[in-house]
Amino acid sequence: MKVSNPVLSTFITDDRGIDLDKTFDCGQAFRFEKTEDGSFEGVALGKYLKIRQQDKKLYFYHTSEEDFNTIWKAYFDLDTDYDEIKRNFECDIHLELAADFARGIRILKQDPFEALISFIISANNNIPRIKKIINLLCQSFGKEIIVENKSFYTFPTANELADITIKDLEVIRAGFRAKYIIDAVQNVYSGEVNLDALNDMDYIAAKEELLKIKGVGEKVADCILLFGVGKYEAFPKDVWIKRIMNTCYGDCEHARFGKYAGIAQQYLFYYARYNN
DNA sequence: CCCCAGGTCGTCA
DNA sequence: TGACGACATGGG
Repeated sequence: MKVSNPVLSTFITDDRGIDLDKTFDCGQAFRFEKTEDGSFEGVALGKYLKIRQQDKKLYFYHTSEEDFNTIWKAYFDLDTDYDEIKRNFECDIHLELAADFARGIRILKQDPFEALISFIISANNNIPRIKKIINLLCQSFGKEIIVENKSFYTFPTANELADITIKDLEVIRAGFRAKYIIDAVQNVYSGEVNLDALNDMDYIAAKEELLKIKGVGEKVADCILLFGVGKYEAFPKDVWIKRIMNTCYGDCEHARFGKYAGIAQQYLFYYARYNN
């Protein structure tokens, strides 16, 4: 199945302080790859995008101003003032250090279903293999987009995955996570879990909803809420964060980070991974 | 053949 | 509740 190549034009805008390298390299998204010329390309929200950062500007290739306004501006969270948020973190010495180090990272607002499946796959797994499995999933069940003679694939929707079986999933080599993917697809497809409704629910209720799905625990639910729903208060506690919280704060109390705890988490995570 | 990887599940006290 | 092993797979 193929979809046509989108309008070929370049859109340029102010970078608003984003750091593209850090944003794509901090483990929140798995489907953009850096190319030889230093740009990133990939597929998100059903659309192909090539993007490059230079001289405080963002260059969007193979897209249109309309797509920028309706899709990419929100995806890259460009209307949020991260320096303003960062000021909330100055009271904490560890966090202030991490925030400076990780400055420019933005929380991508990804497709909720893609986040759901991706972070189910992330459980007890390493990032290179997470990417490999997700790519296989997209190649096997997504729609092909051809750009400059290269093939890219959309992330399959719950609808497109509705009929797959454990057997069908063997090709993606997801291991014990395959059954969780099936359960997630069924829950979303049947409407038992309504991902689109999460945005309007409060954090607690939204999390409870996600925890209905097998393979979704505390940490994965928080990743989905942070990266797929835009709930900044979600605070995923992975092994890196637990390590930091234990050494710097005594226990896992993160309430002190407030309603932007998730952004603090991302700074700490990036900082921890690169200084260890 | 060992250990580990952005955890979660099922089980047993 | 809280601890603990199992879990698929691939890389080091």
